[in-house]
Amino acid sequence: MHSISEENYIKAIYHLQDGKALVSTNEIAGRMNTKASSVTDMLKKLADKKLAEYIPYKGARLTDNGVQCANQIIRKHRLWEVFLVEKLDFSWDEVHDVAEQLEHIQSQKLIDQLDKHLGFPKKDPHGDPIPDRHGNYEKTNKTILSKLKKGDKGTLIGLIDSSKNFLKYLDKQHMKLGTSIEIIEFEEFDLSYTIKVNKSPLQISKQIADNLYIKLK
Amino acid sequence: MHSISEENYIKAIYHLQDGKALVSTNEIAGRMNTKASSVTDMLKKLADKKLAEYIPYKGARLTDNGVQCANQIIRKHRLWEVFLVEKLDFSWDEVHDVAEQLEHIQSQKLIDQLDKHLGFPKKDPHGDPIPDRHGNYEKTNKTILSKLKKGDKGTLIGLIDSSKNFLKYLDKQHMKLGTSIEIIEFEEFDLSYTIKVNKSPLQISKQIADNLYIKLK
DNA sequence: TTTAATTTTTAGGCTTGGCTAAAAATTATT
DNA sequence: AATAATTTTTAGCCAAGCCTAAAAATTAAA
Repeated sequence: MHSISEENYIKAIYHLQDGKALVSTNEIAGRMNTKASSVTDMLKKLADKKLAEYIPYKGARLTDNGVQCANQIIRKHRLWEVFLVEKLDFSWDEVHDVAEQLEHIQSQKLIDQLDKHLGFPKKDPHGDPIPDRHGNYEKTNKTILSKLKKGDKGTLIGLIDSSKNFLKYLDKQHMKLGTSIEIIEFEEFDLSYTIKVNKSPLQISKQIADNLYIKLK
Repeated sequence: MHSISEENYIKAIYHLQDGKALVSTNEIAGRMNTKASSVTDMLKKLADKKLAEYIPYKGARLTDNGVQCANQIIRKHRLWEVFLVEKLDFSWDEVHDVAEQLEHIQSQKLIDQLDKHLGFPKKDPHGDPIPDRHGNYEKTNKTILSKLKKGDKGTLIGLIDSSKNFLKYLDKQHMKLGTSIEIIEFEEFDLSYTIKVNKSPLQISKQIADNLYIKLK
């Protein structure tokens, strides 16, 4: 199997990849809080293991094998998040660090049984899809709130940023997955929105609007 | 916190200690499948951290601090075992290796909530006591089966050896924790027993009899 | 297009936790 | 008590992953 460190690099490359042809050394270093030289070392190792293609000075991308591997790690991470929230009463801003540890536990039976125990959930507590044991997951139609126009109505179904502070902000505003939202006003000047949440109006900055996924009604 | 390796050494010393004043380097190496020289290195480190007292050429013992630490690791190990059996339908011979990984996850909230989720169990699936969050656990009156005499009756409440093969043997003989047992015959020659299990007689060797804890009726 | 700035790699080191082989200490045997 | 056997420690080495600093390559700017 792969070391914890290898798994973390695979996950980082996967998340940074998103359409891009190649992910740069620096991008990976930034996301992982390591130095570029450490990344170079690891990229060579992942390339040796056929988990990534690595073009010196250009960057890296995961092979099909690497993507498959990333999906399994993400599957584990998200299933554990569901477990923590559903069974152990964690709040959605507390799950990430623990899931980050649990995702590296090696046992196929463990993860399959956990999936079953949780009722084969399709989404994690932040609205992100959970890959099945073959690495497949449901893609949902979703729009970033900041793409919506006055009068649009929808439901909050996901987040881009899932940082603790952002999640706590949402809790404070009584916003959670499934909350209904309507665009009341858009302010050209600072790109802020006034939206209706739980029947009351709320001002949100562009920064907030850029991080909310809405499913249109 | 302590590294996984440190935790594994602490656990090994704890299990080997059992009354003895000092545990030898070789004993630890044997239990951990490492070399004596590696053990020496780690004993120095644990002594530096005040987790063990180490007397060169003599052996080591855990400090109160080290014992407390061992209890917390064991607590985690045994709670995870209960989880795997009760919630994820693992059999008692499948839990050890996975619990061995899970016991190193660091999160106080995780383990306290898991404990609650499981209903604060007092025993793991092999009948071993689970320390509470302060490191205290119930000591039960128990007798090794090979100390019993003809006519004695009791209940199987624990095992000394919890190896996969032994557990599978017990499954085959339909013996599990809580099973009623009666001594029917003792054979001086090979020290074997005939016992009544689930109303039918069963021959067990000294080796088996030495590994079963019975609570007398 | 030549220089400057940035990015990436290389070279060399460090720590953790292993190892082997030799030396030292302890224990057992004669 | 002296020697032999065993146990333990020391010394030196290795791999994984990380680091810094310097060199090389790439990209941007003048």
